[in-house]
Amino acid sequence: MKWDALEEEPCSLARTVAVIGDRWSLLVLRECFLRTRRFDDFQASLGITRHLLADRLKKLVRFGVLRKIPYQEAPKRYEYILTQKGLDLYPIIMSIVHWGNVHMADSRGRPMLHEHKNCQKLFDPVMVCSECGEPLAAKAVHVHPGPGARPSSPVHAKAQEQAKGGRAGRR
Amino acid sequence: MKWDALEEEPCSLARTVAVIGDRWSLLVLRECFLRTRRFDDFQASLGITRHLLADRLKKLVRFGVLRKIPYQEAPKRYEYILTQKGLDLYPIIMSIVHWGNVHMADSRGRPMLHEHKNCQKLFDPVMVCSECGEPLAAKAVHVHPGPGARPSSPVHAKAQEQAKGGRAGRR
DNA sequence: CATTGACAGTTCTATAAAAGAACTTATGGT
DNA sequence: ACCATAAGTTCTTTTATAGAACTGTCAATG
Repeated sequence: MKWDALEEEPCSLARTVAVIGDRWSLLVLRECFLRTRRFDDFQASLGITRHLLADRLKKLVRFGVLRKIPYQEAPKRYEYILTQKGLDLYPIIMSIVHWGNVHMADSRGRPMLHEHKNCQKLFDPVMVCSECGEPLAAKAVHVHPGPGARPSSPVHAKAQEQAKGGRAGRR
Repeated sequence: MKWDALEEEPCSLARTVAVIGDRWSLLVLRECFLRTRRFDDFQASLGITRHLLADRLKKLVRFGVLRKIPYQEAPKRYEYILTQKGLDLYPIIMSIVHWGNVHMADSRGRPMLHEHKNCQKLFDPVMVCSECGEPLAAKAVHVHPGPGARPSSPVHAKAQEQAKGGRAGRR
């Protein structure tokens, strides 16, 4: 499967993975949220090759997650800053960090702590239901096809056509 | 940077990316949350090559996100099911799906809708502060080094050593 | 009893992506 | 003139992925 094919999938997860689902994009975005804005600063703090960094920044700009803002003429230089679309990735970043805190921390404890300016306490992110405010668990959620669904498969209809038999009604 | 190096980083995001930060792992996990459990079912619904699927499942088992449960002897066959560690990835999955719903949906609308069994309403996931319950925004969060932090760099100390100058106090 | 099919992989080869290092371009300072 | 800064680009080598075919084990079928 090509990256481009992922964008076309009738699945919001696949489409988002097309944007952030590679080794580096999420790390680049973490740096963005830590106020890194310039090419060499990304490069130095991530250790990413310059080639790939250029490529990833271009991709994130193309998807409207980052914007290039000129900060000097002659020679023209840009800073990469998060758009609103990019800022909206914050829950993804935070939930990833939180999972790592809980399940991947070593004996020394968490690498970082987060303080909520509103209440001035150290906190963890919690995912709740927009309607009733209760914390969400996988088992309490029921999935329905929406208007953008594809009849047969949520992901890879071509693969299901090819799969002999097709096991209808599996979900 | 090798995948193994990512696991060792003093950063919860990098460590989590070592587990789920590739093209396929998140899609495999989506299938897990949609109750897919068997090799050929993953293969058919994702269109992933069998080679890579075997590799990704092995990796997810190694990290304790999935468990192999035998469902028949002779020939020995296993189902892949989520462990608690795997179930805890749900907020990540949901926040990714939600971002895709908001920012990557085409004109036809969302591919999927989510119903909360507790309140029986269609909902969106919202990330809130564990302490005060308010929705979280990037700008309202302050980051502190935690006990597991590395003095100089949160990510790639080697890269910063190499970066002549080192730009102390950048964050 | 030979055949077909299900299932869970493994083994190939060809192509694409990433790592690693050096090079380019434009400019400003010493 | 020489060095530094910044933001890339251009190489070569190594690694990962795509795509297809193959293997092994059993169960059901003709």
